[in-house]
This record gives sequence, structure tokens and C-alpha cells, in this order.
Amino acid sequence: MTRRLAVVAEKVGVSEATVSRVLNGKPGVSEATREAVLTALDVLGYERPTRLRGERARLVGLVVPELQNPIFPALAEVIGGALAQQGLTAVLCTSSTGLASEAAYVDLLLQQQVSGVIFAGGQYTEADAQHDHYRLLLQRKLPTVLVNAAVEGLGHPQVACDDGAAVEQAFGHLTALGHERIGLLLGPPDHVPSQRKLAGFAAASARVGRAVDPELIDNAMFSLESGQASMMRLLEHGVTGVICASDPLALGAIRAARRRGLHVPRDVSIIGYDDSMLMTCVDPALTTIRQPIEAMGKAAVDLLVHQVEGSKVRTAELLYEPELVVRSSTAPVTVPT
Amino acid sequence: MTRRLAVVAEKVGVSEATVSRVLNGKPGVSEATREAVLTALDVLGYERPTRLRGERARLVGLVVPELQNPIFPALAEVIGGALAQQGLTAVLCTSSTGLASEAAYVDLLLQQQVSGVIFAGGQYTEADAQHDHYRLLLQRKLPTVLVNAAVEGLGHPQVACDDGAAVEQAFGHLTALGHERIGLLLGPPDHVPSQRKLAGFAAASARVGRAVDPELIDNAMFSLESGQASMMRLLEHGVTGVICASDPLALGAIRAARRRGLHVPRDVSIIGYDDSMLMTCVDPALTTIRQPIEAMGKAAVDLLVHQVEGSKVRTAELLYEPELVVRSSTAPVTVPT
DNA sequence: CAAGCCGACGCAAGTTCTTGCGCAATCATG
DNA sequence: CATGATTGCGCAAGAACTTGCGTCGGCTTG
Repeated sequence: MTRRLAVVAEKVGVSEATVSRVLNGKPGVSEATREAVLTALDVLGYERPTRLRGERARLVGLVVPELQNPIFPALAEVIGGALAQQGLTAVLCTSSTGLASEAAYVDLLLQQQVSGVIFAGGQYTEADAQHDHYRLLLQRKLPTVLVNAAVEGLGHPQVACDDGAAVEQAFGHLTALGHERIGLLLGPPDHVPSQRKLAGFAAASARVGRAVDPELIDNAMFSLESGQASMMRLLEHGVTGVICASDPLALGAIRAARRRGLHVPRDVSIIGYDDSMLMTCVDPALTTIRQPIEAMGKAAVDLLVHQVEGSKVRTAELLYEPELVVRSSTAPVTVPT
Repeated sequence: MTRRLAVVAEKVGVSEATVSRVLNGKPGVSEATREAVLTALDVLGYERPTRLRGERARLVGLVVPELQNPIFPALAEVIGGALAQQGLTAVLCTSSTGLASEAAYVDLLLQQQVSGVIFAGGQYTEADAQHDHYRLLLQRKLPTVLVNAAVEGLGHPQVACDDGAAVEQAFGHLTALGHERIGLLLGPPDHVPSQRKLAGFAAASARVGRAVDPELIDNAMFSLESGQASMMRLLEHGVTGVICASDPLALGAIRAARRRGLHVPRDVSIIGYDDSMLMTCVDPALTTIRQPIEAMGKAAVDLLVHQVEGSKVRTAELLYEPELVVRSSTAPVTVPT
């Protein structure tokens, strides 16, 4: 073997004991000596133990499923900024890109000794997906925060937008405009935020004394194209207004309506979800439900920082109130002529 | 102390010797046992020695300036995917967010022992910015690739889109539509891609025997709002067509035109740059110049992988050909009535 | 100036990790 | 079925690392 300690000790002119103390961050070594030892380490090409790098750049993993849906870059930017203010640095991991799975990223982040992990949408929102890596994080006591509705029993603090209330608002808006056949375009069936939206939809329907017609509910994936396909089906069932679970889905819905020769909002009203970037620029400007991502992002970072600093935080979900932003993709229902 | 070996050995049911061999990558251990030991190590929360991470999770830093402009998430997604196919994992760093500067990220990435760094827009595109950290990477011989036009003399391989040719195409398109007062809405004056666009603009102007009127050129920052402000000035000088250096700038320009009561494209034609996501959905669908980001991203990853594998790569710039995508934000110039 | 204190460090015992060697199990072969 | 090769692993010696304790020198204090 190489007898690192011995070599370094000789180079610096101290005992092995002193080198050992430096390498382990133990007290009882003068700052000058510590410097000298570390320098010698670098010069001799040895790797410093991770501990000595740790404090310098406190990393936080930020796991998002994709970057196609503009809500994720937006959230990433808010969270990244908030972390930076706390002296933390975000490492953004896109889990559904290519081959790297969420679990693989968690492994990676653990290896990189991150101070914590923030998930913004991911497998914890899907009931049927793997959740083992969330338990691993719990075991390791690594600070973790989940943004957006999660399956139950994961034991991590959560920040989410009140999906149910959001859909109720949207439903109310469409009802006020005279719509009666209101469709709901959701994500996958096991997607918790979608389930909550469905619950909100059912509640709102009940309130106006209407039963939920399952033909007016459709599940899609998360892409615009998938939204377009689902919307085609909804249109066949005569919807005049549709609430979508994301902005890309809403844009897909608009496209589907147009393919069918329908005008938005004259023939069909469409409501998005998230109020992501540029939704004022699309045609027609999208009526959508704004998640307070600024506040949510900051709250997530707060929750994380508290954990990093050692306080226990409640794992109860922090629910944020959404806000309906009315633009031009919704209009009063037209009387069939 | 904790007697890691002993604890792990007991947990797995092997001797300390075997655990030691696993931890040091020594032969003489079956693959199954090796797996078991590593798993136990993770479960018990011990850190794997760097050697064992090296191969498994080869990290590549991916530095982008922001996530607001959709081109960057898009590029990040392409590059991330291409890296994943090579068994590399992207760590996305957003440099202009909050306090973490590009140099700080480079430090960080060096400490994290990344295999390489890909920059996608950043300080190397700005002549007046700090470039020391690029030299540091060169010194350390860390594989590095720059995407997009860079200042000269950095010594790293580069992949870029032919900004000059792009503007010439756009200029040709507007000219063919009868526009004569064509404006150019650029990024900051020291921004190399913008300088190249200006050069292309000048060349195209010369070709049709027109001098460049400096009043028709304006510099903005990178945001939509900034584009809107600059466009206001351009409109005062009577432009009927404007070529913008990014899609957000173009959307800002559209907004400015509307504020002025002008219709796009009837009164003003506007051309964007990048063809980012959703540009088919905006109003009017944006005529824009598509960068082949798929090809560019893959090329960047190729260049990086070659370096990682030890081959020398040419530092000459790989220039990609852009493609004009004509949609609805450009139209023949209207004869003043 | 003696006395006391304290930080920095080395000594060496103690602990933990590494590795040469050999045994046992498995497998291919004559 | 015996034989030898090969592989996986434990044993235990010893190498490498850690740490309690004591020493030394400098500094403060009475």
C-alpha cells in the first residue's frame, strides 16, 4: 500500500497523527499546519475526503420529471434561486429523460453527499410507481421535500397546490358562463394530483346537483399531443367546456378543437392549469389556474433548510390556494342555433 | 469508532476481508456478494469510496444561464438524453439564477469530480464577461464543450448554429415579402451570437445594395419585456419587419406592436430565433429560425465523450445550418394607403 | 520571574482495514 | 468417479489509520 499518511507527513514535516487529524477535521491542529497538509495532499495527487469538501458547496438535489412542461423549469428557477439565497446550490436532475431513473438519481445524489433533495413532481405523485427510493431517503434521514400532491404514507414534508379547490374554481367559472357539459382532461389514473382534481370536479358537480358523467372524464399522458388525442374523444361526447390538468394538455385540447373545426372560445371553452410562461402569448390567451409557484418554491426551500439545520418539520402537507386567471380561452356557452 | 467493515460484514454475513475487497474493488469476490455488500453499505448509510462511484455514475456538468427562455430547457433535455445514452448523467446548473455564478458552479463541478462540462450559453458568449474559469478547465484538462458562439481564444471545442446565415435567411424572407425597413433586435452589444447576427445582417443588406441604418438595430437583454421596450424604439423608426435574436424577444416585439395598435403580421412582420416549444401555439404562430438543437446537442455530447475517452478533438467550431420556419407572423408588406 | 494555562504536536497503544495464503466448493475433464 | 483447475471466501498477520495522553513552547497572570 501507499502509506498516504506517512508520505504526506514526511512531505509536510509533521507526524502521521497530525495528518490524520487534518484528514478527519479533528481539532488540535493549527490553521497553518492544516493548510500545509491539505496543500501537500493536493500536490501529491491524493483525493481529499469528501467531508473536507462538504461544507464548501452545499448541494441540494432538485429532481423534476421533465423540462417540456414549462411549469418545471419555472419551479426549478424559483427553487434554485431560493436555495442560492440560503447558500445552497441546486443540482437539477431530469428523471424521465433518457435512461436515468428517479431511483438512479437518488443514488447519485446520496453518493454526492447532497444536503437534501427536493422533488417537484415525480414518482411519488403516481400511486402505481416505485417508491422505494423515498423510503431510502427517510432511512438515511436525508432532508427531503415533495412539491405537489403525493401518495400517502411517504413521511416526507409536502408542499402542494389545492388541486381540488382549483378545479372547483374552474368549474364555477364555466358554470357561470352557462356551460353544462363540462369535461375534465386529466393525467394518468394513478396520478394523485389528477385524482384530487377529479374529487374536486365531483364535489363541484354535486354542488350544482349534477352527476359526474364518466364519458366527460378522460385520462391522458402529460404531453400536448396526448391532450389533443384525449380531447378528440371528449369532443365526441359534446363537451362545451374542458378543464385540463396542465397547460400543455390545454394547448393540445385547443389544437384538437380546431382540428374539429371548432373555435375556441366560441364553440369550446378551455381552461389550463399552472399558468406557465407565455400563456399570455398563445392563441387564444389561455384561461388557466395559477399555482403560486413562487410561494410554493420558497416554502419547499424553507422546509428543506429547516431539516438541514436539524429541526424536525411537520410532515403535514402545506396546501396552497390556486387562483383562476381568466383570459380568452373561455367564453359564455353559445346557444345551439 | 464505528468499525464499518465489521458491521457491514455481519449484516451481509461475510468476513471483514470480503467487505474490504469490495470496497477496494479487488478481485476474488463474486458479483452477487459484491452487490450485497454495496447494498448493505447503502442501507447502513455509509459512503462508498470514490473509486466505486467513478464508473457507475459519471457526472457531466451542464451549465445553462437560465431556464426562462425555452431554448435552454430544450437543449438541456436533448443533451441530458444524449449523455444518458452514453452512460453519463447530467447535472444541470443554472448560472444566472440567484447568487451562484458560473465560476462558482465550475468550482463546484470540479470538486464533484465531474467527467466534463458542457456549457450552453453563458459568459463565453459575452466578450466583456469573466472568462477565467474556462481557462481553469483547460488547465485541469477537464473535457469541456461550448454550445453557441463563443469569444475567441478559449481553446475549447465548440458547437454553434450559423447565426450569420440564419439572419441572412430571415432577411431574404422579409425582402422577398417586400420589406425594406427591416429591423434587427439583438442581445447585448458584447454578445458574440448577436455580433454574428449583426454581421449577417450587414452582409445581407449589402447584397441588396442597402446600407445598414443604425437606427434599425437595437440591443436588448434576454427577456420578453426587454424585447418589448426595444421594439418600441424600432417602431418609432418605421420598421415593417423585425428579426429578433430569440423567441422571447420576438414575443416581446409582438406585444409592443400590439400596444402600438399594429397588427402582426399585417402591419409588422416579426421573425424569432430558436423555434422553441409552443411557438406554434402563440398568436400569431411565430415565423422563426430553427436551430437544429437535436443535432447540436448530440454533437456536443459526442465531442465531450471523445474527450472523456482521451482523444484529442479539434477545437474548431462546428457550425450548424439553421432553417427558417415560416408561420404566421410574417406577411407581405402592405402598401401604405 | 515564577506559576499557571493553553494550544499544537508527537508518541505509541489501540483500532480498523488490507492482503497473502490456504481451504472448501464447484465444475470441467479424463 | 477421481482429478485437477478455478473460484469464492475466511483466517490471521501485519499495514494503515486513529486517538488518549503527555510534552513542549509560548503567553498570560499574579
